[in-house]
Amino acid sequence: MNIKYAILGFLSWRPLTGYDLKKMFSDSTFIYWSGNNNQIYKTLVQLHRDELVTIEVQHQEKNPSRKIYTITQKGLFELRNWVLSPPELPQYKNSFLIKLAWADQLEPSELDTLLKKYEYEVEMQLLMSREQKRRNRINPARTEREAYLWSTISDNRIASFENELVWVRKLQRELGEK
Amino acid sequence: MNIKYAILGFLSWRPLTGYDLKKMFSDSTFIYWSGNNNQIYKTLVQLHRDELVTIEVQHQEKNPSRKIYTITQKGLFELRNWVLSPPELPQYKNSFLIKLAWADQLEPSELDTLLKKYEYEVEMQLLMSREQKRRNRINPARTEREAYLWSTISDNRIASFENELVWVRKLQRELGEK
DNA sequence: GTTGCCATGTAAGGTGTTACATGATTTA
DNA sequence: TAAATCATGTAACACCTTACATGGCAAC
Repeated sequence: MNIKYAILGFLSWRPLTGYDLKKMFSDSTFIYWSGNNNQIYKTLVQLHRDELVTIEVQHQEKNPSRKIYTITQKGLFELRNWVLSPPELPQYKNSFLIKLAWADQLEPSELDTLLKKYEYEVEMQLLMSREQKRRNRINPARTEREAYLWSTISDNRIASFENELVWVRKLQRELGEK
Repeated sequence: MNIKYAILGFLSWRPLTGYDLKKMFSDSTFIYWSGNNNQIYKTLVQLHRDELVTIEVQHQEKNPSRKIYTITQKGLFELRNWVLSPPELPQYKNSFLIKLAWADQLEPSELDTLLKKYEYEVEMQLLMSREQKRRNRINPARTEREAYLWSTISDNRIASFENELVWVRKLQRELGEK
């Protein structure tokens, strides 16, 4: 359950509302997220139940009331423990590979078109990732080391897409030679 | 729903039972799979309902009856259409990146330990991927092109882990320099 | 005698996505 | 006048994992 810790992480910077968190998730690239708030509000209820956050309700005149969530000592402790817990391996889910596995039924031109489409999609994502790093919308940078860590997280995404691009181009080249 | 098409793909080679499919999934690296059969049997029921496969029950003396699934023309058509449908981007889910994002609270030695553990895990996966490619347990190779495609699928996994390893080693080196 | 193979499945729960619902204010 | 912003949430469903359940036979 990663969203739980991502929320605790953001709250470790400062108190936030569900709506704030929603924006932070959509602004951050490294947290894969559908764009919906369902999970956020649900998780916040759960975090409150587990006493990892406190809630303060702030009434407003012009806008709906806001629920401001603040992380507790227990929450900070839980976050730290999670960060120190054994790292898991990345999950590379790529349905394109499954397509390729049964792509020998295609004509050479059809396969070529498929590969070109994939190459294009990956290229676009790479450009987007680079642009997002440049814009650098969310960056805590409370210390030099933290700024460096966040920069490296962006680099990881960029490197993954670059790697994928190299792979698909090699595939195209080698298929062309046959 | 990838498992559906992976099943159709395997059935496009030859008729198989749920149990056969289970083994093929656990032998194949490129289809991320929990190791459980729940989804397989469920999906087979669905495929039969949609007339993409037919069932033949074979009674046996010494072992339980087997349900042999054969792909239909409709199933082959569905598979081909899916292969030709627009490719999706890979999903890089990596909870380690989320840990890193809030790792500035750690002591240098704690962070170093964390990175070393991650490096080790990735290294092991890389070795396993290479070994699995070498063993080459499932390989249709009905044509030279198909053999090449399957080889490339293995390479994709290997390249991803190599790429991750380069990334984490650079991170360690640069943190050490600070 | 325990493990693994053959072969089928069910139950429950976690995780994530899509879509729906409300309603005032501000901006283009 | 349409859209975006602020701000909360619910309902339904899709997908995936963990664990449970049965039972004979063969191999070590």
